[in-house]
Amino acid sequence: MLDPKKLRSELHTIAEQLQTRGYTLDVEAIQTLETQRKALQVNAQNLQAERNTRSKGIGKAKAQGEDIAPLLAEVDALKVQLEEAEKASEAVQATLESIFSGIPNIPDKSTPQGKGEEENVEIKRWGEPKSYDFEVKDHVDLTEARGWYDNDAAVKIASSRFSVLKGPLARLQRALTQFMLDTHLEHGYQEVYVPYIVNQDSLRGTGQLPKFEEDLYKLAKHEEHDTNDRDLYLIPTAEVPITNLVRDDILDQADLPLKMVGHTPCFRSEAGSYGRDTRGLIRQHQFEKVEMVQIVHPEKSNEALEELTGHAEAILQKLGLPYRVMALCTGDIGFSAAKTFDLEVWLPGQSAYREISSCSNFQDFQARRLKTRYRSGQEKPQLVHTVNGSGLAVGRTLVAVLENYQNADGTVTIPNVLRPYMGGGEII
RNA sequence: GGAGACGUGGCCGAGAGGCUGAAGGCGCUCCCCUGCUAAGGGAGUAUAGGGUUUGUAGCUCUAUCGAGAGUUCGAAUCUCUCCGUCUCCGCCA
Repeated sequence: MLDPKKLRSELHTIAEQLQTRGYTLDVEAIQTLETQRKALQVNAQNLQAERNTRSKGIGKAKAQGEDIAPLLAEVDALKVQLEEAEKASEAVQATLESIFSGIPNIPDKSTPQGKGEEENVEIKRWGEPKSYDFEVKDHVDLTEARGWYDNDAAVKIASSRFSVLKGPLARLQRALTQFMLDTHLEHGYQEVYVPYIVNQDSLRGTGQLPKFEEDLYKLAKHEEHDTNDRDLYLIPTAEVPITNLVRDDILDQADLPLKMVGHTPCFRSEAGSYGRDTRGLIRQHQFEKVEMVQIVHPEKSNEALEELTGHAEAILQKLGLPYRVMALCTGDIGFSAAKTFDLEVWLPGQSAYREISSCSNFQDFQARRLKTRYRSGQEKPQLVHTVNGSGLAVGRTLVAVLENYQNADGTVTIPNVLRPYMGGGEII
């Protein structure tokens, strides 16, 4: 969420900035509501103040044994008035709140301008896509014939867009996960294990709610449970539980930056992507991901983003996978992000670079919702900045390793760094 | 799952309808005192929102005692719902 104070005082500037990402802010509607809010809120607070002083008066009068009946009668009328005023004030504030929470983050100055995906800027390329003297297969062809990838089984036990991995393939995925986590420990992250199911407050904190509920898997409630029971959701990314570790916290400035890494499955309904990437492991309802999160001082967030992106790149480099770094343009960055780098890995099976990591600086957009602040000494608490990124999407990395390291005979060479995790095996 | 107890500021802990944004203690900050150390004395020490304002300064109002709703002129205090913690029993990786 954006700063409401800033929204009020710099409404037109913000509207312009948001326009760069293709979001049109209804300036007039907000101004009208703001005027109302101000009047109603002041009115309600004045009545509250009145009520408070009078009630205290009654208390004193009573303590001195005076007759309080006339005082009570006086306050009686006030009560109705106050209730109406509070209701009106709360209603406008709720309306504004719901508008505000639907407004995306303002792009960072360094985010390139552009309308959509096509205008993202390639800022770096690492590694050369290998040329093969045989016809390359994609990851499905490489693994299905050997009985390691079983889409039919996944459909049978769940539905489409799930997968069953077996044997060396399953192990390779685990090896990748371990390798990534171990590497990020060397990068100075603290490993965390977190719930895969989260409540609404957590999803609001990181910005998935209220706007993107359809992307999430929501858990059905038990009928016998009360309707007030909290709604729970499967996590779409470890970003949610990990970042929410610091929700409502006031951190000591000396403890910043906080660097955490965790591995979780991720669950996405993939609503609205019915025809896309239906083959293989690229787009699944359930996939493994290693996620890095940094909680940083506001002046250091862009620096932290560079560093964290570098940590994600390190994985690709150690695996020897060719990739490029894209700076997403204003029209393509996510709702909560101010700046995003995507890492795209080369997939020989598709002859294309495909997203394998997304690293973003959210500045104080998430922190405001999370109420995550830091304090130095006796100073007032300030909002932190949050930065996170995949390091990496394990399923897609698995695809990349299979396709880039395939041999003419259909076997796959294991990258050096993974061999310790594969019992020393060099080839599968 | 059953029975009971409980949830107050950074921490401990009082408070049981009004004078309580909250006693007291610990911790922390600043000042004083003091050969050093230890001890002692004094002051301060929640967060958020609004109004005023060029201002994150000052002044002022409001809200917050796990969360929400209710009763009341007035709620930390009474009622209800939820969340959580602890103890005993049951079950379980």
